[in-house]
Amino acid sequence: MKASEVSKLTGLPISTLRFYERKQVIPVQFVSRDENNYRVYAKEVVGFLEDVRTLLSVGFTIQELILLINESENSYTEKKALVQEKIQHIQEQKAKLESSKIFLMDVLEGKASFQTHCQS
Amino acid sequence: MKASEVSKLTGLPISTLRFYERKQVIPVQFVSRDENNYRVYAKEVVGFLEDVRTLLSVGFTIQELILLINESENSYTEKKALVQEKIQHIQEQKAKLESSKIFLMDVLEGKASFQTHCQS
DNA sequence: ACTTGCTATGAACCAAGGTTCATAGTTCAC
DNA sequence: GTGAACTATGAACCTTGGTTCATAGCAAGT
Repeated sequence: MKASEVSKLTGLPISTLRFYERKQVIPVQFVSRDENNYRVYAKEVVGFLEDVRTLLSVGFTIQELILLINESENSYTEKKALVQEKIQHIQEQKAKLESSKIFLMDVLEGKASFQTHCQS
Repeated sequence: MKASEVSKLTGLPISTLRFYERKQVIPVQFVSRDENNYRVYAKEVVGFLEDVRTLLSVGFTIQELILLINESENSYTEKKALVQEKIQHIQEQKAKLESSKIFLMDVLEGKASFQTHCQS
């Protein structure tokens, strides 16, 4: 697959694909080069990039992703700890989202703190 | 309450309190000035800032918060729509987090896509 | 009264996550 | 075989969400 196809399938601009590659978010085995130096992407990169997108959108940083993605960087034990920590983080985020939802619903009902203040 | 107290109670640096005020994230009725031009915060600002923190941490932007917070900016109907849209967004984020969690667990088990690729 | 600490301000600075630009080689359709 | 479209590169640029700096006015204990 060439860049434009990956871009179409993932919805990510080509510039972002290159940016991620530069940042080493995309594992090297997913990108090689053809005889014209054009990038050739493995088909698996699409699903991978969807995961990257999700994780970034829920508050993970690129640096955190790299730690999870890079094989050599950490030992299995370290990585396991990291992933568990992240899963923990996700649980916390979910709890926060739940309370945010309640907060927003209160806003809607005119019950939230900054609303009550106005009614005085 | 003075700035330092709000800072202690919320964990936000004073610089951030001023930044939020400048950005109009903090409703004007929560901050006034004393005879020395020192800021005087209403006690409700603490809970409010905790909500702000939560919403920012789960992917809301300051601009989005302002739209929700500012009374005059939108009509009730518009605001209601906005809040419902945001609640919808939260549901999507929760779903994403759930799938991210599964993804991370797969990583842990050695089943995730970029792992399977390595084993070949 | 004097030192230490809190407050104020605007402007400069910073890191993250991308995007745009200038330039140049490739290739596909016609 | 020529133009429109795709690819490559490094460097510059941009936005968001803050933080730091230089300077100065209050304050509170001793």
